[in-house]
Amino acid sequence: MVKEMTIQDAFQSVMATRGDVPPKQQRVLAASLVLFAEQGFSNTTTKQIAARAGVAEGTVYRRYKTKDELLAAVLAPFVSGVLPSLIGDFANNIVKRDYLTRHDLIAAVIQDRLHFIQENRDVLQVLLTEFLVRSDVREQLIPQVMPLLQHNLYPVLDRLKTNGELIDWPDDRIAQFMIGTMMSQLVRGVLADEEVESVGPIMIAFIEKGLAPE
Amino acid sequence: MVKEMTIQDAFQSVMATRGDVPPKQQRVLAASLVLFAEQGFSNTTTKQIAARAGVAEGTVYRRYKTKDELLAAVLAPFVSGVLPSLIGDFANNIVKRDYLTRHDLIAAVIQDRLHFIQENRDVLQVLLTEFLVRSDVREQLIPQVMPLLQHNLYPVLDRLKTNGELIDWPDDRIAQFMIGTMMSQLVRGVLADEEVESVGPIMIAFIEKGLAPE
Amino acid sequence: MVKEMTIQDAFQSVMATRGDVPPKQQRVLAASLVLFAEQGFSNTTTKQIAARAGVAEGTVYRRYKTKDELLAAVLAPFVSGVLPSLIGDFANNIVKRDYLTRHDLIAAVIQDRLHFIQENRDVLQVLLTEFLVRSDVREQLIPQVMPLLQHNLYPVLDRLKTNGELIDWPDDRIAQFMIGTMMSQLVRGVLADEEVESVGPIMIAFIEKGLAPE
Amino acid sequence: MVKEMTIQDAFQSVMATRGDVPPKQQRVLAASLVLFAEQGFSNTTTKQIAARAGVAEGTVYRRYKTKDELLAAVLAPFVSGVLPSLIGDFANNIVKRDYLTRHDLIAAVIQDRLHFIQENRDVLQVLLTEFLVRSDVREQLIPQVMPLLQHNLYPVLDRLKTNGELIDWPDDRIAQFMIGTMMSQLVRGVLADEEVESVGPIMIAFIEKGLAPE
DNA sequence: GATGAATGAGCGTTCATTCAT
DNA sequence: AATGAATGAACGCTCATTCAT
Repeated sequence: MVKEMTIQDAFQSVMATRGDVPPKQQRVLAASLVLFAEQGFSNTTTKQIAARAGVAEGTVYRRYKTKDELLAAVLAPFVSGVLPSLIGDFANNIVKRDYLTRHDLIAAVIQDRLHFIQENRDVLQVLLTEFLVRSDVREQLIPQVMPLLQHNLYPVLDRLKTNGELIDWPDDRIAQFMIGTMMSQLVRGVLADEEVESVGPIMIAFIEKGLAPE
Repeated sequence: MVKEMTIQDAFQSVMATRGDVPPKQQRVLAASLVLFAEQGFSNTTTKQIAARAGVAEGTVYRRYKTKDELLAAVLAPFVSGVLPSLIGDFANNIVKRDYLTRHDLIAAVIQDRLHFIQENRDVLQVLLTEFLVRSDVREQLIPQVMPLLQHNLYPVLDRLKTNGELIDWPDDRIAQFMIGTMMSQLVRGVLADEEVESVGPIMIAFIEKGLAPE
Repeated sequence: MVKEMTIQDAFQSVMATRGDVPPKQQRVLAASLVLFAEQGFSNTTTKQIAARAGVAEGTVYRRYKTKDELLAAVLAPFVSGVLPSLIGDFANNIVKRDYLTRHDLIAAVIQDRLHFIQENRDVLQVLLTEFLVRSDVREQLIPQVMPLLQHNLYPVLDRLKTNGELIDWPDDRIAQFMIGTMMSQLVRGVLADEEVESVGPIMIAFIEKGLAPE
Repeated sequence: MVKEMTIQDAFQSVMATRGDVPPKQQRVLAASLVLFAEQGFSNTTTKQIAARAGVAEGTVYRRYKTKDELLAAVLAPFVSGVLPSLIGDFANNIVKRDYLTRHDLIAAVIQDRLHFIQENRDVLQVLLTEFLVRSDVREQLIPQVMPLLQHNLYPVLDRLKTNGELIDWPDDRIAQFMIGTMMSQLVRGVLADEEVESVGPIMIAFIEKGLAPE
């Protein structure tokens, strides 16, 4: 059970990477994120963003030269900051354990990531939506995430398979089921907010059993 | 974008005027679907639709008074036609069986639905994307789909639970996991086309085991 | 004295090249030309053009995708149509004469061109102004005009120099003085309209004497 | 662009506050001049000016309240300082001579002015361009320059005409040809830099012969 | 005095929608 | 029914100008 969890830490360090973004620009980013999540990127106008952030429209463009850049600025810290540090952290804590059960893995993955999903529903929703619709987002995301999975998750899966702890399916399929099940929680969150605590154990049980060897 | 006419209104009028869709309008619908799936609804212009359909821009508006109505017309037959008949069919075939195993259920659901997903990837992708982004689509979809599940799927689940064939989780959670797992295949399809045949057995096994009683 | 003058003819043929430009687009072009001449390209808004042309702002963009393209559309027929056919015509009529005096040349050049300047003051003023300020206009104009001069005017000058009819200065310098003197009439026209008839003889005399051999 | 404050007003206030221009403002003026000449007034942003001058954007506005005033400040010293003193000088030196030949006049005018053109190409180019495009610049320039010509140049021309040294054309026409010929050198300079030394004698010869009596 | 972040009017441009043909 | 030129509201974005520091 990885309790040295670092979502907050990761986020902090990402924010630090951003340099000292002045407060108005922070408000622009925050407003963009909320509106993109609520209405989608294309349906959000820069006027709305400015109004929500309480700044003039020109201010939106001080740091970000285009609306597309604003989308990138909203997603980038997650894609290239939070996500990697999260997965890297996870790998460091999990991979090293000598005796790793399926339950250990699933629980670690799901538990952490559910909190992550809950706390970052907005970004993730924007990410999912634009991923489905914008090839540039796909091309930004895939080369970031795929290697992470391949280097951090797949070796662990392979070890578990060798140990008879995990069913012998292709790694990408196992990842698909894990991610898909968590994604379902994201979509469900669009309908109604839900405390993540109640879902965790059930979801862990579902995936753990689903991936047990025959 | 969303003006006075909500998608619901549009939906009504679409439903009212179906049946005798002339070929040019069919081409408009087909072009809209493809483009909406490729680029999203908001990023698609009526000019693109007209060009792809091989008609004049004005022709797009002969039957569908607004672009929103076009979206409704693309989704409507699916949401209120294909989906219900599918679930109804399923219910008729499954519910009546005296002895129903978990495998029977899952296999029936998944197998059919996977072909369904493959053949309707475009609509489903549009549906998923706009569902995440447009509240009017959500408000159109939910009251259509929820009762279907409640009346057709949930009783079956309850029967299986009673028979000890299924784990005793809330129906909506079980539905969430089933739908989520299938949805993962939809998202995966955005990355690369994949023959559905290869996934079916694995996915059935995953869900079947995941939902087995303790 | 080249009286088979073809300014009108040239313009007609250029207009024909334009295909059948619909009347509203003609009005847009005309309005653009007048406003560009009056206020300069940068100081003219598309709103002004639309208002002057009596069309909606969107109509300005039906044929010309950008304001820059509008400038090109206003200048292009002159630069690549009227000008060449004018110079070509001139060359055909002048070069062939066995015995050509300096006066014949200058009179032919100036007389025709003064009418040309008067009738096309707007375009020429735009051309001069933007030539001074926009490198893209320069790069469009120079490769069009320089070869014309080199192939049509310079040989004639050389023949006259050989015959002792013309002072032995470099061709480009002679062209500079001729063009500069005519240009002065263009600039003068900005201050006050003036009938060209009165200037012609004086200007011809000035240039003719100025270019006489020692 | 041109709001309530016309260039005239600006001009007045510029004139009133001259004398003690601090170095940063000098740099702003210099940067403005270069950029206006390179790209034209309208195509130059205050940001570019600030960057080129190495100052903050706000500093540009410390002394000059508007961009129009900056244009006025760039042109003012030239129009009301350099130009008059130049013509005045010339008049003082030329007019007093008892025996003045056409050559003396032309040579004096052209020789001096060619160096002047070369050294002030930037201002002159801005002046010419904006003269063609901005009526307020025209209205500023004309009442400054016309009297200068009328009081200093025209009497000399008249005296030469009386002496049979100069052709009997209207003074303004003679001035037009002289200025036009020099202007041609300015336009030529836009295409390629050229040492003025080589042009001088030829240009003097051209004008001198062109203006000789019959 | 100098700075540069902030402003917002207004620009060029797009595009859903209309309508004369 | 079908066309596509025309419309104009509204978009993303620019930039002259202001002002708190």
